Amino acid sequence: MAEASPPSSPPPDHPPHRYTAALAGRIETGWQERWEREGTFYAPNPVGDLSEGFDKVADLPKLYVLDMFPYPSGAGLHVGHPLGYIGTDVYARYQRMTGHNVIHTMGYDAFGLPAEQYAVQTGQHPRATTEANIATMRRQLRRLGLGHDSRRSIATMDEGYYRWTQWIFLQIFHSWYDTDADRGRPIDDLVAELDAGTRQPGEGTNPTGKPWSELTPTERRVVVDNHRLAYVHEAPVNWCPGLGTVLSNEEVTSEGRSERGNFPVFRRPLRQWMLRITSYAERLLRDLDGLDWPEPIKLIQRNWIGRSEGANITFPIAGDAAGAAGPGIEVFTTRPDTLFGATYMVLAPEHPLVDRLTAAAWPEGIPPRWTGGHATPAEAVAAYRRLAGGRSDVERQIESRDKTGVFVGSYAINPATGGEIPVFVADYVLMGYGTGGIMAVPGQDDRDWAFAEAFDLPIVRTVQPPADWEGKAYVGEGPAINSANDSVDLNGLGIADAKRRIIDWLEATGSGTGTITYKLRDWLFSRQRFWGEPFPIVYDPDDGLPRALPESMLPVVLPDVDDYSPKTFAEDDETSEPEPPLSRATEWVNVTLDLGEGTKTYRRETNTMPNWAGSCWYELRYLDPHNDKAPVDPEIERYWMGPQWDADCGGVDLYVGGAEHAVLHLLYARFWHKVLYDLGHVSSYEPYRRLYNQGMIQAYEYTDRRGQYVDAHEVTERDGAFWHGAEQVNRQLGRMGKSRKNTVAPDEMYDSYGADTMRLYEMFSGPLDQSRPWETKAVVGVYRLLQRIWRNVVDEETGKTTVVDGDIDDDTKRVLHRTIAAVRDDMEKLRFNVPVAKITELNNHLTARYPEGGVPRAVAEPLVLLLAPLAPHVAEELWSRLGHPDSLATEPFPEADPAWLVDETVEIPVQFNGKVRARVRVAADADAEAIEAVARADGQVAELLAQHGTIRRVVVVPGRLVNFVVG
RNA sequence: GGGCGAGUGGCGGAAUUGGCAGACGCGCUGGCUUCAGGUGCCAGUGGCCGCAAGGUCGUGGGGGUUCAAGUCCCCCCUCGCCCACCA
Repeated sequence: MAEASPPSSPPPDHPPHRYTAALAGRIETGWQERWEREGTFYAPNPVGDLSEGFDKVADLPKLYVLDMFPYPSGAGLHVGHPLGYIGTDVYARYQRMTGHNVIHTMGYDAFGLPAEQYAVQTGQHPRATTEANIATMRRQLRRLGLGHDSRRSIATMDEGYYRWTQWIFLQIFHSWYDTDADRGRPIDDLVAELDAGTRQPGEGTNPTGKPWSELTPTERRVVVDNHRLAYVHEAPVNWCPGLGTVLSNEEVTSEGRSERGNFPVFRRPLRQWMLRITSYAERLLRDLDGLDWPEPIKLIQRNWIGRSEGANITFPIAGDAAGAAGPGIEVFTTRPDTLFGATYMVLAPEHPLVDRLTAAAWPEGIPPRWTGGHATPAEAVAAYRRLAGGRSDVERQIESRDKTGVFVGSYAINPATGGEIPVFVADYVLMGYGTGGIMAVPGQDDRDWAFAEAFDLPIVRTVQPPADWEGKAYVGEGPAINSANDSVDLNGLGIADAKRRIIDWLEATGSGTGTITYKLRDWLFSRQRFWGEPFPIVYDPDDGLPRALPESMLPVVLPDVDDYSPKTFAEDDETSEPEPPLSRATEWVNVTLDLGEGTKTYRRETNTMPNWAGSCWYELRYLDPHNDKAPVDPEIERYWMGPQWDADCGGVDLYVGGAEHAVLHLLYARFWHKVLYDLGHVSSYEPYRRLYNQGMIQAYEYTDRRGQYVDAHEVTERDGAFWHGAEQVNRQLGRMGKSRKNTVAPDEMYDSYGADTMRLYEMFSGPLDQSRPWETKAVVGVYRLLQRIWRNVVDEETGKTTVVDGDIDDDTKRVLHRTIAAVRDDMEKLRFNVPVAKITELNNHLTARYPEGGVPRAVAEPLVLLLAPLAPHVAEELWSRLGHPDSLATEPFPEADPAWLVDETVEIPVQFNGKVRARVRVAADADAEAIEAVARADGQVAELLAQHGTIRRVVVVPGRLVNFVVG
């Protein structure tokens, strides 16, 4: 019996030094270790613990490159996640090679609901699972070869980090907004001015109405608390019983459900922490102009802030109710010029004046429609409020065309006409905007028109509509009509002039003032969750008012608890009350302290901060991550983020992330930064000078007949159809995700091709700001490119370089310098797909020009350097094999010699009537006359000219083309 | 309903900003290498007519400006995102 041949792997059928995935893997891990060992990407600070080596870069311009940091999810990364990180790494590496001191690192947005929900299910501490997730992501990202300064990494859940998040909260708490100075100031300044009598309490901040000097200490505390930029407020909030927490407006969808979990959300009054972002509305809006951000994102923020100019106008109340309603009904309008056409008023159902204006009985002779069929106004109003309150936002949207409401039984007086106009309650007016009440001008407003038609209300046009305009409101431009009384006449004026004149009149007569209103609301800042930053706040047992803990007591560390969940309720249980998990940690909650008012047992705030808190300032902490005296040393902040030129807002030089953060994170972070600026902690007044939105990597997802997802890895393509086993399946493009069974892990790419290939593929597949589908089968294209570049530099048999010394021909020089110019240009513009193509062309040229190898060093070395930002590991390896002992990370990027960017002669098309009919070769710098002469001298052209006869015109664009207009 | 953005080969995408449409890559076809598959290498590849040279059509559709339009202007269609009774 013959001996069985031993199982053996077949001999490698490729040369020993071919650039394979295995070799790429060895090169990549080797260089990653070396970069880490040598601190290649350590960016020196001007001062402090990270300042070593600063003298070597002190003369270089600085550059701060920042990524939106990830939430460390348990699912790990898929190939779609790092698109932006690769882009910023390419850019940062390129800028380092063009002589910048580049800071670039990565942190983790570690607090958040998924870790908490996982903790609720498994009982594992969210810190443990989050740490494990961070470790996984670090490993996956490290394998990509990102040139980060690892010393600067932070996680928002680190005590050394959130200590400063709490510190910043205290800064906000200890501040108020001085509208005269138009900036935030320390609260102590306010107290001093109130004590000195140089300032009176702001409107609505002093419930007693007594002078400051006569207030008790507790009353004074209330007044001061009412000025703070962080304040506790009982107000209607978005209560989500299904999640057991309240949500900010931004976290509620237009369907009135939670963005996370899609549970119903109810408006109900609760005491919650609020941040006074509305004080900064004007500056948040104005400063957008100076930012280098995508216009659509700026527009979204502008719309979100929602500035409207107009007037607040007070309508006195007529008759019996006059005294009850104080000065009257104050409304906001953007069209004060239409005041003469205000024929009725509408209050939101929640408006506080509704009760006081609800008459005892219906006035005589009103249309039956106004009463809603009820015997008294009180009944009608109560019934309508029940109806309006019970309608979800979805229902309100669906029914938005049909205007509903009831008359409250009282009349107001139009200050311009002196006429009595009825007051209605209707839910098409929202309590949350303006004053919660409107003057209705059906002639100039579609909604008011619809309501007026439904309720038989008079319609007075105050702007002349076009000739055939009938049966609808006119909102366009036109001369004012029907708009005059004894003391003011708007007739004939355009809208803008009419507005100006009526506002002057309103202010002169004391009926109103020109005002500006914003859609932006104050930021609801507390959550009933465990896994977030605790507030550095306790409540006084005597007055129940909040007290800030002193800085020395920071951080306030999360206690250990048995149960991480907030109490949740049936998702439609509106009457439930929030019960945060921290409230059950009684030993932590009750704390005995001396805060300067004697030793007392205080009760801690049991809410935690929302997830956005940690991401509001992380760009500052990267700069000085170990500082235990301040969130960031001011000198270090000034170096990396300070203004660079006149009127520069400062901030990071490039911030890359997804467009989904257009309002939430990007608005909150700007707000915090401005507070820190006002208080003198930072020199920049915007955090992110330049913003860039990377696109998404999409993926094909496959569904079977029942609509179930099938594993994309198991789908095959035959004859233009897609098959999962024997079943034909449907293909569509969507986002990559575990639940869609279409994720591709970066590890698969590392194993099959290496990290450089993956980086190159992601950069090559399209412009960074564009979404594009992932196609694993297309990855091989850039893999081949790296193999071919490798082969042009290294002998696949020996592993030694084949590059030779000596000069290169002019043709190669021109290709090289053109490539350099193009690559530089596109790198600056963050367009990385074209550089890959240009490098391919250069390499293809070398392959054709030197088929037997022996590429001259004078072109091989620039080629390697051009490749370095995109595929850094293989570039480092080639650089090293070319005889350079040091990393190329700070090697000067090749520069294009303008002399080689122009050809001596160029071939240009000769067109007849715009169609190319011939080509001629002319000197590159030939003028129009010379080119035309050359063209006419060309045999083929001469023949065509003879055929066509008359030449009507000759257009010559030097260096481009000749166009004969004939016939 | 309003606002913003985008439509280029079978696919991802280029096009010096008004000047030769389709760079570069995937895929596909053919060839070389190989026992074979794969890898690697070479060549071809927008549609239509043609053996070819060449011709002709062609950047979502229609119209316009221009010597010249993927690019500028007007109308329409489709898709994506944002906002949505904001006074």
